[in-house]
Amino acid sequence: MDPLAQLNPAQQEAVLTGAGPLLVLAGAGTGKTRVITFRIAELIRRGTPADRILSVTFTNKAAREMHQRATSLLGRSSATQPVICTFHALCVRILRQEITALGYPKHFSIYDRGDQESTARTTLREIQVSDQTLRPADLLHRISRWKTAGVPPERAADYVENDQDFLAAVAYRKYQAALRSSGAVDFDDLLLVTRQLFDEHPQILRKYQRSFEYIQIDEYQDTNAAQFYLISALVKPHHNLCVVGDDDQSIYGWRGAEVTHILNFQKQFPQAKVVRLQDNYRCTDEILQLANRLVRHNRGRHEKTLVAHKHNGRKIRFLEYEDEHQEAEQLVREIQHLNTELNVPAGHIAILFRTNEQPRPVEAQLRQHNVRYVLIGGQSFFDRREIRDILAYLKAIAFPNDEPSLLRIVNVPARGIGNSTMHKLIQRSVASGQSLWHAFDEAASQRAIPARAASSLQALKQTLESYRQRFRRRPSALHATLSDLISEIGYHSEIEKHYKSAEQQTARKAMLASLIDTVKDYCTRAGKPSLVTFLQDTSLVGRDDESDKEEQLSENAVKLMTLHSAKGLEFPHVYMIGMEEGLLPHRRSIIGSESAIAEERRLTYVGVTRAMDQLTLTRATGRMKWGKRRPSLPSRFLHEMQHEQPAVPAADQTGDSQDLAAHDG
DNA sequence: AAGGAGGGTTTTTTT
DNA sequence: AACCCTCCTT
Repeated sequence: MDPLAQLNPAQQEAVLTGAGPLLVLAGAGTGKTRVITFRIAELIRRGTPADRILSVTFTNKAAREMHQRATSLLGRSSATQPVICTFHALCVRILRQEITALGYPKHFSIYDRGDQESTARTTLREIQVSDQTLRPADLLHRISRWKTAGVPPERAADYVENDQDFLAAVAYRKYQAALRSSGAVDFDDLLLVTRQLFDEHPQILRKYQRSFEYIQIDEYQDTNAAQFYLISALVKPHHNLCVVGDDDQSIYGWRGAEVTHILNFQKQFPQAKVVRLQDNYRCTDEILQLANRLVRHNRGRHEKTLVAHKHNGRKIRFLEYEDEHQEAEQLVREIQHLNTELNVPAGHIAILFRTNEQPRPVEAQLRQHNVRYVLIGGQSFFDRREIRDILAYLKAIAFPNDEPSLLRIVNVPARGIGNSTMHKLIQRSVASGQSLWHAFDEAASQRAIPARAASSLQALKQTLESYRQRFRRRPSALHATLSDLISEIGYHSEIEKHYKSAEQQTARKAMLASLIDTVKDYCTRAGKPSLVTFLQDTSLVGRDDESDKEEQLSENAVKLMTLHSAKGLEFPHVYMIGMEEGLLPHRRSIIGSESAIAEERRLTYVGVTRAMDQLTLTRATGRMKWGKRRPSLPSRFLHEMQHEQPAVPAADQTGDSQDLAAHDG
């Protein structure tokens, strides 16, 4: 049987379109992942080598899933694998090969959020800005905006609007210099450095242009300027670019995503073919109507008419409770009922929320009632103190210039190296433009630091150096070396000192054991394991690495996640909790512009359209905030989705698409 | 330098 | 309520 027969005409059209630019406007639940995977298979069937097809997804999870689907569709027939990854992973893939062309060390480290914050803090201290005037997080936010918009440190001063911006512009320069001198890149740099590589080395760009014959991008509405630039460069010779997205689901404006890319695709590629997927197979008619009524309140969007294929669904419910505890209690009671009385598997249920503090009371209830659940994202494995400490050791070993990691571990466990010593060394290192270790050698020979601290630092330096060798010598047994390292630095006693209860201690030690397991897994899986590669992969995949384990484990567990991480998923039963002003829309968006509210509205739209059969929206009339109970009002979106939109002047309806570009995250 | 007490602040969303 | 930072004592 022809597998294409499973698809509707619009889907088939998208799949069968060959060369040239293609825009697929895919509403929620219209099977876009399916279309992309079928397209990959079709291109291969027509003779394109699999590894010449690049598909970019938005999350690692989506990449994994798409990869699975594609390989099951292809069967054993193909010798090579299609390339399916995120933008960031694509850049790392390229930079691992080419970064030395830009004068970076071959083994560059990738700064995660913690490293970024630590560098930001040092930077601010250096230019003597207290972190009350400009908090590290605010600085990083501004830097990220500049970076994604393609503004280099030298030019940031031109984009200054207030005092904080001014300070940030100064700090940006220092921050970038610090990264540069440690041979490190942050997340945004991965894209920018790749862009720089393409700009300055046309022959490298040509190489990658040739290596990818077809490029597909999922969630195109969420691409930022840097990603857009990379893709434009890569497809220049052939324009074999297929983008798939939905402007109504653009929820990353705050991170530099620009809807204009999807809205202007036809301007950029006038010969582009456009296919609309409007048959929704996911939601019931009722749910879809609710979603449509809501999103129609936004201006300047592509009007779409999603057609539901499921009818006579369950009634949508709007529930109200006294506070978040009531909300959680009733929610869990109902889940138990669904579970035990109605035989609904736990895995069919999702609880969605706006902020990461919201699931706390729900988690407590779920645990109390022994309901299996997984919290997706949020505080997890790689955020644990022990894990971060040990990873910092590994990074300090793999990347001798990685300052944030060194600063983190230098006195953990305590070994007599105090703040004043480190301050002195940092100052010296900044003044001389040399690394911290270099500053230490100098200071030690001048006897400028206390003898005890000096000898401890010397010992640490030797330990790190010797493990650097050991890791290098036995790349296939990284886990064994890691285990040695943990005992050598005495981390177990550090845990015993820190946590009093035996329960805590075993739990924390178990963390270490599972980190060793993770490394072991990596060693067996990776073709050519190395500490550097492990660390680079880890910082990319980060917290969602656990999902391998979790995925099997969670087959049948209630899923808790933010609205943002719910994008692209679907569940038979969806609960959206905390439908209140201040939470959804979030208070920060209410202070902001109209476009910020519009993004919150799209976020709500995303949430509503996750539901296949049963949708429940709950709210509390009051909520604890900073230790006090505060009353909260129903979300404006609840009203909007239940009532037809009052007549809107025609001008508003057609609103210039530029409106949407004016996000200000 | 280490550890503990007290005070002030905070979380929007993430690759 | 929880966390982080700073200051204070040892």
